[in-house]
Amino acid sequence: MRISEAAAACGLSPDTIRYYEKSKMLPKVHRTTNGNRDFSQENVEWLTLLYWLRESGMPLKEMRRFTHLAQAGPETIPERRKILLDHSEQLRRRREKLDRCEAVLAVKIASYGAPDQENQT
Amino acid sequence: MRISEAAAACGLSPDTIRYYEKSKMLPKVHRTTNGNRDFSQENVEWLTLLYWLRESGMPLKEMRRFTHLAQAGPETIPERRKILLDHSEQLRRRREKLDRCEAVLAVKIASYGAPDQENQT
DNA sequence: CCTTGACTTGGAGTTACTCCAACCCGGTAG
DNA sequence: CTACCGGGTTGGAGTAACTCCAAGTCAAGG
Repeated sequence: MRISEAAAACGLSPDTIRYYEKSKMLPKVHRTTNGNRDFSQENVEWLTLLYWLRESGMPLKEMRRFTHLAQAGPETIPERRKILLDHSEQLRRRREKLDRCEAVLAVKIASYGAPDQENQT
Repeated sequence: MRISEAAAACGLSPDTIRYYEKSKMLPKVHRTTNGNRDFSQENVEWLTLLYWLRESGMPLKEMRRFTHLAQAGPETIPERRKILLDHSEQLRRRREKLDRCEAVLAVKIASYGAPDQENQT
């Protein structure tokens, strides 16, 4: 599978995939004779997981740690689970922040008055 | 009011306040005789609004536009309201993304098996 | 008078990309 | 056979939004 296809399949851009490889977050990816990357189905699944971790705001540093654990074998599963659980907690907090922002924004919008009528502050 | 106090009051860091000033997102801030910034209550209120806009993920570019409109006078209120309404819509979308991330993450965590027991993938 | 603590500026460093120039390689069209 | 196209490759520069730091100034306290 070429990089553009892998990109379409996992949700990351080709540039980002190359960047993740440079950043040691991928296992060795096979190359064709002319030097092009050739992604396996397994590779694509890993990229998809990375896509979701990143999408959910995990910093690359943490993703790198997660990657190294995953490469170390199944005995690191408890640690990996912990990372994901902690990360879930982060998401919960981000949601709370989002709620607060929405509330503040609503107040500000209200202070500008009702739609299409000129009034107030 | 000194920069550290203003920072404490609005939620931004002193460095960020200076950066926002450089980036033309503050009106001219008064200086004391020795050159230190001296923030008014009005300044702090504006900084607080900037804090919330930024916190909710508005890019500086957009904040700059909003700032310029605000400085132009009350006739720009409809446009400013539009910016905030559009931004609310962004927040709604971010929330949806957050929901999807949480779901994916939950599936992955579940795939590692129940807490404190070693099993599965 | 010296130190402490808060401020000042300009500039370098950081994160996570994103874009670009310059190049190679395989396949078709003329 | 050569010309060109659409992929791929690398290294490196650019971006956003800070964040940190060095080097300097200034006012107040002991």
